[in-house]
Amino acid sequence: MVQLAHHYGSGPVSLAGIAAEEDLPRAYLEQLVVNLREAGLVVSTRGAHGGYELTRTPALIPMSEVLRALEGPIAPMFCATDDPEHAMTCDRSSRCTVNVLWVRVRDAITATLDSMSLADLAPPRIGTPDDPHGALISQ
Amino acid sequence: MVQLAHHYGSGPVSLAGIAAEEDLPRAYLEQLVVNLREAGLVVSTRGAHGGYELTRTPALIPMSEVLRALEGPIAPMFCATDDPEHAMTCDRSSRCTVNVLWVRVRDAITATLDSMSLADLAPPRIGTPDDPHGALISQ
DNA sequence: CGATATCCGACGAAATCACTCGGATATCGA
DNA sequence: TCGATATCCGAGTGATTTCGTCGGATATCG
Repeated sequence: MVQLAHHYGSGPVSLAGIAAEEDLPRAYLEQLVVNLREAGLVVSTRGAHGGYELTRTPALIPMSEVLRALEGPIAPMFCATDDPEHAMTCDRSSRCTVNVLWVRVRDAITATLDSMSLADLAPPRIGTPDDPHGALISQ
Repeated sequence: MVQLAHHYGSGPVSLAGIAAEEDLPRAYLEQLVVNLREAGLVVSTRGAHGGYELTRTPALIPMSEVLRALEGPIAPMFCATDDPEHAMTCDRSSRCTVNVLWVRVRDAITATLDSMSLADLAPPRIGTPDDPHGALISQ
């Protein structure tokens, strides 16, 4: 995502290119990007000179959204999940007093994740003054 | 630890008792308590009528300490660990811009964990007015 | 002495993580 | 039209971690 942010506005970037830049296996990135696409963070164009690009400018992509796409709902414990759809209450919930702790931890995590955007992690590269979004500053 | 907090001040509690109250295997608790003892949160007395008890009143036991004892250093990522001893810097650290995010997440977690004590999770049981620590309120 | 405990080390099943592999499908440039 | 370049898709794998189990040694109390 940091790589995609760097190339934002310059057309699609292939996974092969990102794999080379980040020294990660291309086949693995392929798997990850499925989730990003389904989350609407990324669009793909198939065929030669295809690849992926962000659907929004990096400053408008909170890291909470990226993490949820890649790692699932934010939940330090299964009984304190972010996602109301998959909310779980364990069989211990009646006597359990620890849940409040996990909820507070979760809220602290989501708050910091909400407070940072992809732009915060993708500093404008020096030597590329043609980047139209390098000057964007989030929050 | 919540169970030990409940019984704080009334002598040692056996793992068999806690296992019954929490519906957890005793042999498993045995394994966990080793770490608590090594962290100095708990002392043991061997033999009949032995067991474990907290070394401090629950209000003076921050949950950060409990979690560190049970789960190791607080680190949402291996490159953002709590423990200066085991600080790791990955081979990607030169180009990696994501580390700051994990550090902020970690700090948010430790802050909330520091702000809660064991007493916050072990509400005084009603019907036990002889509990000398029921009135203690942390933070 | 025997019941009740903690101590200790090793072992095991299941889930998750970080991948790999093989191939089908779409698109572009020549 | 053809071939190179990409994404798409489903299945499988090896290492590690998590949540336990098991067997037995040691200490203490009544």
